[in-house]
Amino acid sequence: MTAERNRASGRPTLEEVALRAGVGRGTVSRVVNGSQQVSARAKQAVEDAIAELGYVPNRAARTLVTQRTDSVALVVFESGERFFAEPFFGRIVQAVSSVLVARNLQMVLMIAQAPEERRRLEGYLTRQHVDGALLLSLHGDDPLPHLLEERGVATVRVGRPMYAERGTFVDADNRAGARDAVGYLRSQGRRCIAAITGPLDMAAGIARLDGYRDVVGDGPVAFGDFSQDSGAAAMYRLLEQYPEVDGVFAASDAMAAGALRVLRQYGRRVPEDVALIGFDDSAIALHTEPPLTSVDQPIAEMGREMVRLLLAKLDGDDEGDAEVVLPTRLVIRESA
Amino acid sequence: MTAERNRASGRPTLEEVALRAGVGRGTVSRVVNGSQQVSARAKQAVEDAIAELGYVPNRAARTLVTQRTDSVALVVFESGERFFAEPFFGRIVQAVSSVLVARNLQMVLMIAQAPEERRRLEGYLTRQHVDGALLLSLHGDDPLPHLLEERGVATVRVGRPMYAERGTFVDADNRAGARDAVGYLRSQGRRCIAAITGPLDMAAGIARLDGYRDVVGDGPVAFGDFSQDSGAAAMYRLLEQYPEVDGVFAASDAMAAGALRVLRQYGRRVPEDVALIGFDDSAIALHTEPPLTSVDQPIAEMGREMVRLLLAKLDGDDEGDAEVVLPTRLVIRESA
DNA sequence: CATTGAGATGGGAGCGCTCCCATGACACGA
DNA sequence: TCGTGTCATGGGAGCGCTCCCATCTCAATG
Repeated sequence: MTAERNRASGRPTLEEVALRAGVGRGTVSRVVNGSQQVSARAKQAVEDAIAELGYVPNRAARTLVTQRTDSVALVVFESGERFFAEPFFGRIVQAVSSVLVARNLQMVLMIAQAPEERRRLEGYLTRQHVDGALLLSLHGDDPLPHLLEERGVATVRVGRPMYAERGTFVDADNRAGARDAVGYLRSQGRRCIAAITGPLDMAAGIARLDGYRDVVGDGPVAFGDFSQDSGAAAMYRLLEQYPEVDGVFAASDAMAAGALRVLRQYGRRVPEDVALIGFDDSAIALHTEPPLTSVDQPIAEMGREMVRLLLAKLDGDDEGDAEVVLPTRLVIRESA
Repeated sequence: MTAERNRASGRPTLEEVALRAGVGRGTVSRVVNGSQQVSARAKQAVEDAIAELGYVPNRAARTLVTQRTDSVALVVFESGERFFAEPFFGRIVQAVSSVLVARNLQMVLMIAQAPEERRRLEGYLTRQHVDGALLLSLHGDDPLPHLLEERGVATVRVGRPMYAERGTFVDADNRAGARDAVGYLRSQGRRCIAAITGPLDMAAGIARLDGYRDVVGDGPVAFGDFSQDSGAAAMYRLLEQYPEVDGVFAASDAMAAGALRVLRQYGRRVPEDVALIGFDDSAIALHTEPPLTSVDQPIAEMGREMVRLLLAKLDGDDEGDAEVVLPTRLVIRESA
């Protein structure tokens, strides 16, 4: 039965390649998938046929039988607005995406925070659609990673799980980074050093606050949520309560930028009157006036590590719950 | 490791639903796909069975037979850095993605500018992988839309094709928007109004310059590329050449923000000495000091329109080459 | 009561692929 | 010479779905 008539797509199939190469379907499949069990001659013939016909394997057919989708979700638990406003995400996405592309895996980007989006997302994240998921910006004690693992979807997250949960993760050493920054402020002779924190339902927010406390103990603290506006509001509160403040550690560059605006409004010079340090070493840090001293996270490397760990899980090289914590680096500019 | 490939997913199949509902496979398929040719009783039974079993259709199987992937590419011809830096893209992505999600279509985001990424992208964009593509930020006379249409991949772009090419597109009325902005500057009594243009290999860049020229004719112009830095550089050049400038129309908010920085450096007060208007009405416009007067593009609506046009094409409601041009709106704040 | 037609229904065929088993070819040692 | 083991190979089976056609049901008509 030569099924050569009703091919709507016009693309050549495995079968046609086999015919052309004068071998069987199995052999072509073996060549395409890089099996060793093929004679050099057959391999050559198949490769020629593939080149001549311009054959590309049909992904749907392959997925149907292997139950593998060759695609990976990148899930961000933030509003779309926030996702695009915070440089951290952009950099992670780029890093992850470039590794994924190189491995011929498709990246499905999902941004979801609202309850209804969240529900849709949970419905979508099955073996049916993705092999694994990279989880960004998890809040609190989110049960999703657990749920996914139970469903057979491999997960890797950014940030150490907050409670007793387990799970593979990649993180920057936020606590040490914060410690370095605050230590630097102190070494520059600052006496009253305040912190503007990130959200405390996130591991990164807590760790950066811990790092601050490691150095100055119970100093003045105002709470933010990583966003620029929250940084401005926090700075405002700090100035009201602690007018003597002469050093500020903000847990994100965006918040530092917000703080900077408020400081200027209040006539405080940076760094003369108040020294200011941000976190992330993002583009924002370069574009403020003055440019921000900031803690650099190795974001590209974090992205690469995440994918590496995920692929290891997918390949079944089960290392259990792997943890990778990468060092940060203080980048000194003019704001402190 | 157990190699229990078959039925690893554990998910119910069409066949099982049919069994449960006491009907045939065909009937279940009809219900799932919303066919009218089903009796109310059968429909009810099938729906119950689906609910009980938690059945979800297998996408790969469906794709295999229908040759439809139910996924749509959103392609951005910019560097990743630029993509995340410019608010326009974020807003479009959100709009497009929400419509797509509602229609149960998957969005594949592709950011590609480098030649090698470009090549990979061309290889990927086939009927094999996507049903259609939304094209953003096309430069010059890019042949890609043509190529894709030939391959049977439907396309809709943002921005009027630049040369004789045809193609379905959605656009804001950039020229009128620019005209309004510059007209407003003039109506405020500004005498020497300059323009900072976008890239002139893009339709939007040209149209905004045209709108400027409609009002002031052959006034002072400096060229940018929509980015903040290019705006700063352009402003710098303008001040050198035309120190008497008292109004500036920048073709993007990012460039306006850059210009603002330079104006401040040069001791020019905004808006007292120089009135400044941006374009996009993005978040940037709100966060500068003073907030920017800016031209609002109906981005969400553009996103929605793009998807609508694409779906119409996919459904074969061939309207030929549809064009949708949406009005802009001048949002007056403090910078002018 | 027979006939007709419209609509509902079941299920075979087949989408393109991978998995796996039976087969064949060949070399080597007894 | 005949096993015996090794390895390349072909092709059947089947993944879960849609398409389509043959069949069935039943009310309305002559």
